[in-house]
Amino acid sequence: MSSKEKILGTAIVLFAQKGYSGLSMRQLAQAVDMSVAAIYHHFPDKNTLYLEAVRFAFSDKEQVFAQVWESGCSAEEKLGGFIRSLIDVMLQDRDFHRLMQREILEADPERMQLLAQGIFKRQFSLLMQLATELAPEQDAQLVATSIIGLAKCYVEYQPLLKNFPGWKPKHEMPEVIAAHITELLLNSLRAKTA
Amino acid sequence: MSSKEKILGTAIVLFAQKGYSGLSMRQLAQAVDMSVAAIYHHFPDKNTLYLEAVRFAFSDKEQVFAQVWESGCSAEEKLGGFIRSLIDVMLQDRDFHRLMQREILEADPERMQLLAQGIFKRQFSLLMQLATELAPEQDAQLVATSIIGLAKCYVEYQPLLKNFPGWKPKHEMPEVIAAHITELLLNSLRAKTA
DNA sequence: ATGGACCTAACAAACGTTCAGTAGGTACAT
DNA sequence: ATGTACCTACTGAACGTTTGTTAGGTCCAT
Repeated sequence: MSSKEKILGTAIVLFAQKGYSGLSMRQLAQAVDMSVAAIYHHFPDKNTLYLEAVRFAFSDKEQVFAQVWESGCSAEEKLGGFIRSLIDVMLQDRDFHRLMQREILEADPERMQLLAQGIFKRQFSLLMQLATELAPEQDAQLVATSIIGLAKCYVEYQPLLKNFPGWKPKHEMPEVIAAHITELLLNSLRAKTA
Repeated sequence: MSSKEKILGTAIVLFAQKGYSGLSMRQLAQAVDMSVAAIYHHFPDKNTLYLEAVRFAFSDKEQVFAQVWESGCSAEEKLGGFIRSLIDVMLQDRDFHRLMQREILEADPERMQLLAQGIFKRQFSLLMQLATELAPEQDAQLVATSIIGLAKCYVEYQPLLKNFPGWKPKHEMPEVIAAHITELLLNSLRAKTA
């Protein structure tokens, strides 16, 4: 692993934990056991480093979903597979999830465009295509957004849900969450097309 | 409006925009047109100020939903009303929404408990009750979470969705979003009980 | 004359960034 | 083979600015 990759990998974890302004270059330097100037040798400034870290975090997620799309399953099975993969990725790589959350929270228009066009567009298009297949008469973007929103909220609210009445340990199991969401969606989409 | 309330109100907006470490005491002082020391006269330190601001932001939201619950509508109409109110609150008071998002992102266990027990518990319980009424055989917490997650994601992803294919201006209209979510949920819940 | 509300000015620490310099390697002309 | 030139990767020390916080004093209503 090169120094640059080491810096980026550590930056992902620490930016996800502390946020952009919460992480100082000195803290990062200490974490990768280098001098501050060494980091500035690889990256022109903090902002560029952050952007590259975000891009780096996203770079290996693309192929996780490839096998779902390329499988010979039915549309309904593909939906189940996609939801399950999405939840698995977010639960396993929480730094990725938190970094993504932070990016969306910041909502900088320029970065939103970069995020949408450069990173998520392909997956979102495929999901919209699937939505059209399942429910041709509904608005594909609305349906696709609902799918992602449903999956994401369970990961996001997990620390909060523990404290509500009605909480059960199985609510943290990816297969239970995925099954609930998939059923909810298929029930609805089927009802509409029938 | 007292100085203390003025500080808190401004702090909500700026903490929501910039995050805890992104907002300095000097910036806040300038925004409320006071000296830094004046803020320290009212609050012992930055952390306490932040906590009080969060609490202050949540204090007036409780009653927005009261009229939904107290209306004589059917369960299905109540669901529609709740979803519409939720989206309206989040779209109108974006600072409240962003501050809430930040709190959940931070996911400090102690603060999560405070948030759940002290602020959201009542609304969540009423929503679970409604879920049970609509779909008795389903897990109420899962359904309630799906309802909130669905509503929230549309507000959250708005800056991102603009950049995706298939976006239409009407996707930002609260009544369109609310209608889509309500229909999605009712379709599904009805299909199950039928 | 007492006390709450507020000020200016300063503190040490931490901040992002830069700069001059060095160790180690490669390439090339002599 | 050897000196020179140039490269990347890195260091230590410093730049000026901003940070959270506080001490000491002023104003004004009670």
